[in-house]
Amino acid sequence: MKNQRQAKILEIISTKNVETQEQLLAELQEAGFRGTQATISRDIKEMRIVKELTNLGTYRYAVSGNEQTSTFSTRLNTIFKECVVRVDYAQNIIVIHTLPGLASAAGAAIDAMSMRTVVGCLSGDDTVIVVMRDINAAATFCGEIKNLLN
Amino acid sequence: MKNQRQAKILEIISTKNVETQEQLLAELQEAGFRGTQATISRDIKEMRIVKELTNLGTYRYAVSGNEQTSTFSTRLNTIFKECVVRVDYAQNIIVIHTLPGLASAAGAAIDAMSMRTVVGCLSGDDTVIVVMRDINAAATFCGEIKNLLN
DNA sequence: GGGAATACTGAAAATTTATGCAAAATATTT
DNA sequence: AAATATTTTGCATAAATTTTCAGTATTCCC
Repeated sequence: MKNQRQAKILEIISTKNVETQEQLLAELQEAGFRGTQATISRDIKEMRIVKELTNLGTYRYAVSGNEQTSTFSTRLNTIFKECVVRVDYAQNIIVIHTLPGLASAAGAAIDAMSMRTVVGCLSGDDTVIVVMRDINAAATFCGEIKNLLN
Repeated sequence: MKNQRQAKILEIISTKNVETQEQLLAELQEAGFRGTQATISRDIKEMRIVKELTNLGTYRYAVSGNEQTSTFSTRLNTIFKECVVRVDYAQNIIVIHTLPGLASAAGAAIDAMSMRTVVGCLSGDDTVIVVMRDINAAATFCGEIKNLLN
């Protein structure tokens, strides 16, 4: 439950501008999770999410961009594992299948890894398309992901 | 005064583990500055400093490592304000009119904001089309842009 | 210099976030 | 399965942060 919730949190904050924990809570409840602000505060701490200032002068929660803290933290790692169902690749494209609704979470986790070989990724509902720099990189990364999963 | 204080803040948080604004205030006063916690809150916001989790499980203030918070994008932000002429939206599409030839600049600035609710944007000569995730996001972001322009 | 606009600040209120503690849920061991 | 340990959570509240409002200082422009 906790992992799913945190995966959802990842998805929410990477697709919406969330200014407060109460707001995040509301979104979570909308998605069918239950919980309280206290739990979210703990999740945020555990996931190393930070509250940053946008260029519009508003605050928003975001995955930490600091090298020190974003080295694909074990937590993101766990979440990633939880929601990925299957991985494969062709040419320089990796396709990741996830549990329904959690593709964005997986995508956010991949972004947070900030791999140099990843050109970018696009998340749908249960599928993430990852564009790699070349075929080699795709093979390698796909292997690493599979490795991670078992 | 403000600049000096903020410079000192930078120095302090990069040499000590500061967990709260009160603590930072104490350090500042030690260094001969005067002020209140409210002022520090404003400084922190302005400087885009974030509160992150250390590996020890404690919190600490740190300079943001996120790309969209760099001074470069702050500059883009300024440019953005200067080249936008008019903003409006319909459904989930925002249309931004700019001074002739400056649409790409505005588009780049929007990209640099990396707003979660922005799916993508396309710039012509004096017009930018911004595709938002949904109607609500369009209304909100459009309002925020107008707000920014004053 | 004088007046208007702008930026800065403190005090207090309002909001937001973190946490101690006990209970509930989950996992582990026997 | 029962007993025990561990993790997770809610509640209440403490702690921390943001913001409003009002006042002061500063800058700008004539």
